[in-house]
Amino acid sequence: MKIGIKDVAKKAGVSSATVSRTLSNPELVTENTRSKVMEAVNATGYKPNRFGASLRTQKSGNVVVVMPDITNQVNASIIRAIEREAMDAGYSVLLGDTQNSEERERHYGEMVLSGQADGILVFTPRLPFELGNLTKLPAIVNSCEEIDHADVCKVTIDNEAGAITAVEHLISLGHTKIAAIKGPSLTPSTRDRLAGYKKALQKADIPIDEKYIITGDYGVESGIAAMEKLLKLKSRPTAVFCFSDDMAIGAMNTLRENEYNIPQDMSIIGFDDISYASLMSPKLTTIKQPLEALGRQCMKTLLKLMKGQQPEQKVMQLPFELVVRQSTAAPKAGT
Amino acid sequence: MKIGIKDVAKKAGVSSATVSRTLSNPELVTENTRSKVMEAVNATGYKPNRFGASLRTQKSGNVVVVMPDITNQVNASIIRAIEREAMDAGYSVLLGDTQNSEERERHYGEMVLSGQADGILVFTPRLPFELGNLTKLPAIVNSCEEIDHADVCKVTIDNEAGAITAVEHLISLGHTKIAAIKGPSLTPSTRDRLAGYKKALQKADIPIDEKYIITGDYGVESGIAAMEKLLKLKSRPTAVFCFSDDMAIGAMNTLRENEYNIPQDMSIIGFDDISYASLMSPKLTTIKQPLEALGRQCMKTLLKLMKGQQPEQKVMQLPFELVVRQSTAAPKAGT
DNA sequence: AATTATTTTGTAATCGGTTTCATCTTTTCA
DNA sequence: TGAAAAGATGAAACCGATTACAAAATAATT
Repeated sequence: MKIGIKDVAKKAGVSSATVSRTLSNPELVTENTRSKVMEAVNATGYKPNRFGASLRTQKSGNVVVVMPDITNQVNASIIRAIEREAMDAGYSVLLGDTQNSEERERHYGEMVLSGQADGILVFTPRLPFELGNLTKLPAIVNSCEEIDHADVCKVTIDNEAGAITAVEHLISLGHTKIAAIKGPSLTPSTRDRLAGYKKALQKADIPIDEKYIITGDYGVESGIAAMEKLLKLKSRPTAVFCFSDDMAIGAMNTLRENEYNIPQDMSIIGFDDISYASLMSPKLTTIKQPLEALGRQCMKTLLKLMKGQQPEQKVMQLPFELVVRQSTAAPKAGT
Repeated sequence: MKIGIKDVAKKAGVSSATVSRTLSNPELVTENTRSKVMEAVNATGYKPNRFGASLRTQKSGNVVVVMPDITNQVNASIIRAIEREAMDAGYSVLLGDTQNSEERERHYGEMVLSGQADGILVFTPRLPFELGNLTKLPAIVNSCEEIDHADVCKVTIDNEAGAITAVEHLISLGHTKIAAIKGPSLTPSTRDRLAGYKKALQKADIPIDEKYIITGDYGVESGIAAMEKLLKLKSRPTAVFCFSDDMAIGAMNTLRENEYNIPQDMSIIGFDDISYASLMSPKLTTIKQPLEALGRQCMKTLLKLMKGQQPEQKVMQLPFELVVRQSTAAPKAGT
């Protein structure tokens, strides 16, 4: 039989109010009664029912995380950091793997509207709910894919600058025939990285060749396919900037299958620095995203929002880093 | 201002009971009133408060997933399948990344005791709560690492048979100097795979050399370190069975650093078949775990348990599969 | 010692749904 | 047509905590 606060109160010879106070505001209770209560709590093994409390306090103690694919290393690393921060702050995290389905996004978005969660972390480029009836935004933090809404707090890296850094690295090695394997056109991260790619080329007076720009979906398979397309070109690039490590890994795979040597025949640079990047052969040069820090900062910002405070800045940018490994080198002489 | 069921009832000109019925048991309500209610629901944008309902029904609609590391591809794939099944069944999943901390395990374990979740999926080898005061077990399903408790439902693969298959593959290629990079000694999966390793060797009359058995922790780094140890041996193995793909990837890394050719100089076989296994160079031969199916089946079993039914079998084993790729071959002549 | 201020505790209202039970309608069937 | 059965609806109890408010106990002040 399930024991409730009443049972504990009876056992301790106090009212349920006192039990509640002992558990959530011990300082309001006499040392003496407190110990009586705690004894009863331990004896009965009482665990407060969250719903009773949540109903009264209007706080769920939950946050939702909306991600397109938890299987993705980038997302997994971020959510791990989130979970840790959340637990430390006394929150539980509801996992929303949306598989890019808008319906699923809305499903999880509703949770925060219906009070099932106190805040929401969104890693997709859309708001997961209508703001139609909303008088004010719920506690929401956005990362990875920028949501087009000025009032939403964002934790990101400077994607354009990251791309510029990547391409300039290639240029500094002597490459001029630099292709890009980008993500889906409508994702903000791709938009910004593509802008960076073009800016870096322009700055170096390298003409932009649209045939060198292939669209993928950030996944391995699309990297494989994209590289196959690039290899069919009459004038092949000597270096490729991939907008994700997964696509870079796919691209390298295609290169290996076709007996190209990396980086001698073609340089590859990725983006993200997932853990497998340094385990490839050759080890992948890439732009490192601070995944842990991203996750932590997202949760910290959300925590602040849930306390009713506003963070100092609506948009917070964390530093990225160029990690040079083995997959990039100067182009072969004469290409 | 937050709108509740009363507001909707007023607007629709019915009682709150009718609104509730319309939403959760439409068949109890007249077509006519139903449409009146739905109209009011849509007009107000009413979202039922979960806690009110949960409090009354004693159902949270949540399940907890307790995993040692969500960053791990194996876990990520499984939880993804779980989330999908859960959502389809109307449940939300609470993520518990425990980082091998028993304290964190208990934290999440309590959720199911306190009613914050209706069921729990455990991927660690321990029960995440005391069964002291419990009259009966909560709805719990266990996978990946076997919990030592007869009444807990388990969804697994046959780890021993998997290991036997792996080692016999190596033996069939002509290897006799077969090392093992195993997981932590106290994990049941390692215990079973190690037993399989030994059985396969014994069956082929190959003596077991304890120096050939190195302990890792299933992670990449430990695979790197383990292979370094193996390379220091006077009589080096010609093949290594790694108890996880991650350790295999680490081991291959060490081999490459030391300019060994895989599989010519040494064959490597992994376990799991994570997505990166086929992206390594050479592509990793491995024992494929049906990760998706494992996740789905776990959730299905839990669903049954939460409905108060018992699954046909306490232990359900799913089929594994040997996937031969490029990292295994016959040993070089004369070694 | 009497009065006032402060601290502790208890009573009861409250959060927002669901569900039992009674009542009122409608349908079925003799 | 009338009685019985079935169906739809509403009133109110209920789930289990928190907390405003009142009352009681204790401490402080004069």
